[in-house]
Amino acid sequence: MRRGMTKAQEVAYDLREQIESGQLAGGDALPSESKMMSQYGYSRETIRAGVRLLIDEGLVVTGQGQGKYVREDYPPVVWNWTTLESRSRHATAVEGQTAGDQWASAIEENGNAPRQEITVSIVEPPAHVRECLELPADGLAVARKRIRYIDNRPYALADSYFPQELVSGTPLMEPRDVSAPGGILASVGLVQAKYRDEISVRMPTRQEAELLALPAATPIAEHTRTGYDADGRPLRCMVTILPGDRHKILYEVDTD
Amino acid sequence: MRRGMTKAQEVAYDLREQIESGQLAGGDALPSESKMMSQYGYSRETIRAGVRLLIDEGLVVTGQGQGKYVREDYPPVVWNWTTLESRSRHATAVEGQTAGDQWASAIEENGNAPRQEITVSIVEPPAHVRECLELPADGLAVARKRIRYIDNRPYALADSYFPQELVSGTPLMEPRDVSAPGGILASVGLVQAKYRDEISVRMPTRQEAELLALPAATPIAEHTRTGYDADGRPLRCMVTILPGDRHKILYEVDTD
DNA sequence: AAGTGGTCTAGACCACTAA
DNA sequence: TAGTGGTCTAGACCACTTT
Repeated sequence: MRRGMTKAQEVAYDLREQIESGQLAGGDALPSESKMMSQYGYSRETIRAGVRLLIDEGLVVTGQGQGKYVREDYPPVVWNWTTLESRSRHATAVEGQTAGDQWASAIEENGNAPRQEITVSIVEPPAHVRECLELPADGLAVARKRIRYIDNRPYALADSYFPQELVSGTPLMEPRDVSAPGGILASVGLVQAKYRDEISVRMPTRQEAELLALPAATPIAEHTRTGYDADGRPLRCMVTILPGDRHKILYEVDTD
Repeated sequence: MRRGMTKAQEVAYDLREQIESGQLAGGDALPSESKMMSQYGYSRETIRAGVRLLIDEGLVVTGQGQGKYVREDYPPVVWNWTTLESRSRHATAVEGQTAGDQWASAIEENGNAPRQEITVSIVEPPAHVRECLELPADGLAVARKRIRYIDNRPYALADSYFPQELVSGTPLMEPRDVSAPGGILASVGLVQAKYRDEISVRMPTRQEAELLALPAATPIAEHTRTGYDADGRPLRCMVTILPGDRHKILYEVDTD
């Protein structure tokens, strides 16, 4: 046994080496537990503890039915938050079809099939959103909650919140994609002059993991964009949950 | 036993409820394993498996010496990437003391004690950095690797890479803080006209976890900023590893 | 039917820390 | 010294999938 390592750590160390060296490539099956038990002469739970270390590092996923596999991620979707806001201002209108919103059309341009499940409701927003929108303690918000799929795989949760008085009675209250030149806010006569993005990184909640079908040890970025009008009044707050294994966030900025 | 739950999940469910309801607050100790064994009548490994589910969710940390505790995070350091680049242009010079770099002075303004360990070396950069700097396959880079501490707790890893020919023989090659109006690039006569930020989210490598003293289930953001001159030539690539439990990333953008 | 992993038990020994 | 958790074992039973 290696110096200063438990037996489980030794198993993890050996497997990690094989993975990092490419000897075990992404998608390959790990040796079975019984194989490793006889190879090392360790008990089953010890072998399992070793493999669990790699699962917690995100290097190994456990196939539903049987077998454990070296984790293999699809190339991440690049999410350009800089151009997302401005792209629609320059876009030519799409004729003869429902173009969907900015996200959906960006995905379509890439040759993939976007889909969103949208539910609209009037809610007491979560504390963080309430702060962003500068709502009073009893202020209500219109929430548009979406689950975004690409090629029928879940990719992100995107919940938009609007101060109720700004949007009641507008198309924003309908649970459908909203496509409009200038973006969803422009469609109800609001102009966004500034935005503020906040990104934090954490493990998903149980619910988020379930909705997004996340493998073990998949962290998420919580991206909150608050949009303001020219007077600095908050118009919208969008909270997006981006799984780390399928997203890359991009900003492009010209230094003035 | 609850329907559709294993015993371990039941234990996790109960504890999670107590944590989310505030009945168990941040920093509180969980009941001991033996207490829960007699409370539930389950074996020790089963109880431990239940608690492990919460550890993997990032809700529970296992105290160094003994005891398990509800996770309690310090308020995150807000990292404003928009102003970090421009702040130094407007900053008044600090007289009579070594001001450190932009990061250090931002932390000091907040009343905390920054510290960095810097090592400078000439390296073959990692593939991702090579791409960002548009270096040929055998191109070398000057690497400034820093470990950043606040009040003697590690906060981030920040590795900057410069194309070798741009900086050889400049103060950038010395392993010291570089403080200059206009930023570190200006100090060697380079002007950054544009930058491009890439953020991805993942679990830390073993090494990162060790350098940053990360608790279990602490994901990180890998932030890569590439700076370009007015002709679009890459000047610098900075890779920052930001632990999710102590950072929040901020961007503030005026829609043009 | 054979092989996989998932769950669970009842022990054991150890290192550490607090009283 | 008593109590904590960390590691490890040798079983067992189960659900699932592949052949």
